[in-house]
Amino acid sequence: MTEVAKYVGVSAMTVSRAFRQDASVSEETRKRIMDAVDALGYVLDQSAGSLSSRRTGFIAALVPSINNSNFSDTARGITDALDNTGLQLLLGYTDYSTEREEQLIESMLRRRPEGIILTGGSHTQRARRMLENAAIPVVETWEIPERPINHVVGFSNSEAMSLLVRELAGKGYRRFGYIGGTTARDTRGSQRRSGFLKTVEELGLGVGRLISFGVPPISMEQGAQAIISMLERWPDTEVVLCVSDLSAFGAIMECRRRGMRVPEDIAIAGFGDYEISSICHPRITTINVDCYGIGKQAAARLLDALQTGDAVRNEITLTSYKVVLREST
Amino acid sequence: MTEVAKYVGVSAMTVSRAFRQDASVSEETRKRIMDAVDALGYVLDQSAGSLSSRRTGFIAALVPSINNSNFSDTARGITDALDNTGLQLLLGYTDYSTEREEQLIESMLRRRPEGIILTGGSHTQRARRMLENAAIPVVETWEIPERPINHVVGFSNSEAMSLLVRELAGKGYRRFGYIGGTTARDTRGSQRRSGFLKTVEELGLGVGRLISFGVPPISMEQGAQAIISMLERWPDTEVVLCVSDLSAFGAIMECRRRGMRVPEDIAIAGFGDYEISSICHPRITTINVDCYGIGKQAAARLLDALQTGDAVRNEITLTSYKVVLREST
DNA sequence: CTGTTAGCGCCTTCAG
DNA sequence: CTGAAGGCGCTAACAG
Repeated sequence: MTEVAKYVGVSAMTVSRAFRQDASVSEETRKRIMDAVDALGYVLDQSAGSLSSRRTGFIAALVPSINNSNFSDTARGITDALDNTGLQLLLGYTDYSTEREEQLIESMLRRRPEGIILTGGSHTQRARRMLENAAIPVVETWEIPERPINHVVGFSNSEAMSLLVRELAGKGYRRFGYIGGTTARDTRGSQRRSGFLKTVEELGLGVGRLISFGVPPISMEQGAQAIISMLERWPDTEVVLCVSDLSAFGAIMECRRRGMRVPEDIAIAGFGDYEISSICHPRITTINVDCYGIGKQAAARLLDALQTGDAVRNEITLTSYKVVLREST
Repeated sequence: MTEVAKYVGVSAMTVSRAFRQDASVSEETRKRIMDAVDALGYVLDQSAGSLSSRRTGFIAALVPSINNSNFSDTARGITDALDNTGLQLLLGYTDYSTEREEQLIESMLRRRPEGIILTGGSHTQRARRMLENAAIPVVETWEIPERPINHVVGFSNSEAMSLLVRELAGKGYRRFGYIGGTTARDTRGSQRRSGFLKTVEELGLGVGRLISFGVPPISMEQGAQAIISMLERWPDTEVVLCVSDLSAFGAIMECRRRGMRVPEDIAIAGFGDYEISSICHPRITTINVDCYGIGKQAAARLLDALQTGDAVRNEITLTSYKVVLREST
């Protein structure tokens, strides 16, 4: 920057000001400076700037998996909301592990983000402590934690699944099955499962039939495997709900490959309303979740908090979800 | 940090050293420092550190779209390769726009990344200049640019598509169609298309039948729309190649919905070997690309360059691809 | 509108 | 193995 300043014959401070839109620099000086910047190929050093201004311009966000389009939609919602705010997203994926989340939180906090967006409400003790110490707004997303850290933007996975069960029971289905991953690591999956079990029981439909198939991230292939187990163990199952559309898709394709008709021989539903579910044949009944909106609103809550100096704490923003009945049930 | 130093009764410098594994600090002192760090909930400020050490610990990577599993696999390859190197990924998505890429490159360079990974070889003039000025290793991926900036990790999209055409011609198909997006923004798509056209002509199969359907990112839905146009315009088409598996999937599902048999009535193939293609029914013929490996190797090239002080320049690393023949053709 | 001074929090370098 | 001095490149705060 000193170089640019010398080149133009002004002080470094004036060059610094020329880069800020709100700063008072005469148009002529700014033009001369910008020409010099161009000629010298100078690029502002933000790490030095943020040390001085105490504003890094970073927002950190952690998602379980970047290969899952639900979460990448949320990430896109965040980046879109951050557009033109001068804030940049520092993205990490936890791989559904709270230990990895803890590590990531630490390495993120070293960059001094101005706010942080997390997925879910399960964190290690140390992660919680670090977040509290950081004294930055925190937004937990995608579920309603029992003990929120700060802001929450999400919905009840359990109630959403419950709603789907009720809708399908209303269509006359009675023998319900559920396909999901091992729940220890995936709290949202576990909430969906408990919503399923509770509602099946409440409706007097007997005991829900459960097939678990390994740790998240859940794949289409695992859905295919799981439906095989389901049919072996409980051949008279009428409808199977899956923890996500991806496993539902795998299950449906496997059924068709075996010559079964969906939904005539077995009905199958998913969760998440991935693009695939509205395209594949048969189209998949699912719960539409506002993934993009979760990201957008989480970022908006963060921006609010940054502007107001975090006056509004512990606000819970509920995002919408709805049952989408399609051909697969 | 001063606070921790006071708390323990050592100098700030010793605290700083305690954080580095290679630094010489007595085990006892380090333990006392780390206990204090824990008690005070202190987290190292890396932005200050990097200003001083001239090492930010950032690697920047730009991908066209984060919602596309091919590219998110590449991103995962990069993060995995960066694991335990102390380097952190700064990820951005260009939305297939070189203008947006230019903006992103600038905002990334302000963070002083130690290296940068790009997708493709098309960049604005100014982007190229900024990259050259930055004097950091650059890796272009996913294709073989005509005029590489520095390192390249990719493959010829044109030759890969050509290979697929030859394989299918070998199976007896003659009337070839192609479904892709408008090519202006997507250079890989455009290379695939030209590989298709060239090869169909070389094999004496007449003129390839082209349907274009809007700007990337290409969706499953667009694939479904495109196959309708294809069948209206050239009803006797025998086999349709698609710019990606996603559009191929949409096309196949649309055909099945219309009661057409795939591949008996029409054969359809994709590109990219997304998970969906090995799961859906019928399974989709495609080109398997080593997406994850592209990311992993790109990061490896960068790490090499950083270690050797960038001795090896302009190295081209070819990544593998292979035709995967499945039920859809 | 522009310049000067000081310092952000850490690490490099040099001493001890 | 530990400490002290100085500075990384920028911007806040104040002055003019």
